[in-house]
Amino acid sequence: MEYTFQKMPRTKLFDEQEVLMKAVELFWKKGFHATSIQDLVNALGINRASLYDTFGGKDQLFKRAIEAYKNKATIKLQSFFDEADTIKKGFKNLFNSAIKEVLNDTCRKGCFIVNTATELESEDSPIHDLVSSNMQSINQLFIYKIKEGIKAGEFKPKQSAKDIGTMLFTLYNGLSVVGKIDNNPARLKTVVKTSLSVLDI
Amino acid sequence: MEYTFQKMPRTKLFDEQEVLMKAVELFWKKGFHATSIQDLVNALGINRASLYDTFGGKDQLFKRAIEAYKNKATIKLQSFFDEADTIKKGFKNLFNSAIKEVLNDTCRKGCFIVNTATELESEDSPIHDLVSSNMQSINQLFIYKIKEGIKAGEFKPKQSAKDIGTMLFTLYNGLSVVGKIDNNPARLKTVVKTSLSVLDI
DNA sequence: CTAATTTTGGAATATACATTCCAGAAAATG
DNA sequence: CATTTTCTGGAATGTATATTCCAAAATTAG
Repeated sequence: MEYTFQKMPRTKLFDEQEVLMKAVELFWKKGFHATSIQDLVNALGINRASLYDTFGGKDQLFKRAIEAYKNKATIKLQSFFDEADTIKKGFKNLFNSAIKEVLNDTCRKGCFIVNTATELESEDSPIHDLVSSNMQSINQLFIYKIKEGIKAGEFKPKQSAKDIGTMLFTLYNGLSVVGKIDNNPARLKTVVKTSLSVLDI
Repeated sequence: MEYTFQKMPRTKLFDEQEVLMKAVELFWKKGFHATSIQDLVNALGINRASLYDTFGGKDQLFKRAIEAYKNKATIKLQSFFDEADTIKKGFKNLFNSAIKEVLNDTCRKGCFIVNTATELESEDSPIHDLVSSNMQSINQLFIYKIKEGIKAGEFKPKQSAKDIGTMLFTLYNGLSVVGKIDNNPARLKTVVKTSLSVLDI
């Protein structure tokens, strides 16, 4: 509100972003169809009316939840490479963090994007573009990082950067699925080790 | 019916297995929560009452659908190795078939087990054991085949058969996810090629 | 044909669901 | 305190849902 013609109203009591992250958690844990508005009302800590006023409805709230998750995940993803002194270590940290996350979490949520892709994805789905573009950009990031590593002379793989990057991306998605079932941390960690061995000269 | 004390009744008009496979298709395409009894009645071609009489209800029908899929998939999986003269070719055929299936299918169903794992899997889920045991046995099959290949002198990987097998299994799951979004057959095929390169001496 | 049993269509039931709406309480400004 | 607006709880609405039930039609053996 820029102008105040009249007396000022009551201000919003809840932090929209904070509430949105609670929605992310719930949708992530239960999926779209299994999450009811009542579930959301209970979990978000705001009133049903506020939910509709602020977010519009279940579909729109879900879309915003996906976007919020995507933004948070992208920043985190980048940080693994920024904090590592080599590309390979960056991938290692990224993958190990993904494993740690999926294993430490008691409800085994996996990856929100992967869950959404398998639950809702189809050509005519309203969230197709959202999920698709998200996955494409992560894939591109993987490829870009491999290229960086090759340029820096860190590794000289037999396959192209595109092929290696896409393979690691596919594996990254596989980890989210396997991690939901397999609670053996050691096994998942060796998967990462084995995969990254393709980078060794 | 072994004995007939009285006049024989009307016999079942539909093939239970045939109807079950239709249920597999629908659950596979839409997932558990998004499939309603009405959807099933429409798709299976049998009456609502017959559905309940024969299969018990939605939950039990879903379990039987998973089992039916699992049996069919396991047989198919084995056949790829039986029909190939080397283990590596067996994996190649298996992976390429998975890609072909996911790409040829207009509705992009992916893998029924993977979809179920991401939609319903949690410790307390009634289908946990069903999904979990299914994935473990496929993982074990992968490991066993790698061992066979090593014994036959087909390849001498630096990592253990267990590690390689589990990595390929993880990748296999990843393909089901990526295939739902990515409609570039060439890209998926190079993923397979790149992955199997870890088997090269 | 008659008896036995399944299938069928649809009614009936009860529950869950998404969404809208309203009146009163709460908060903040003037 | 008065006004404005948001929040709250819950009622209200209409639709979708899973499941049960029944009576009539269909089928098959004797």
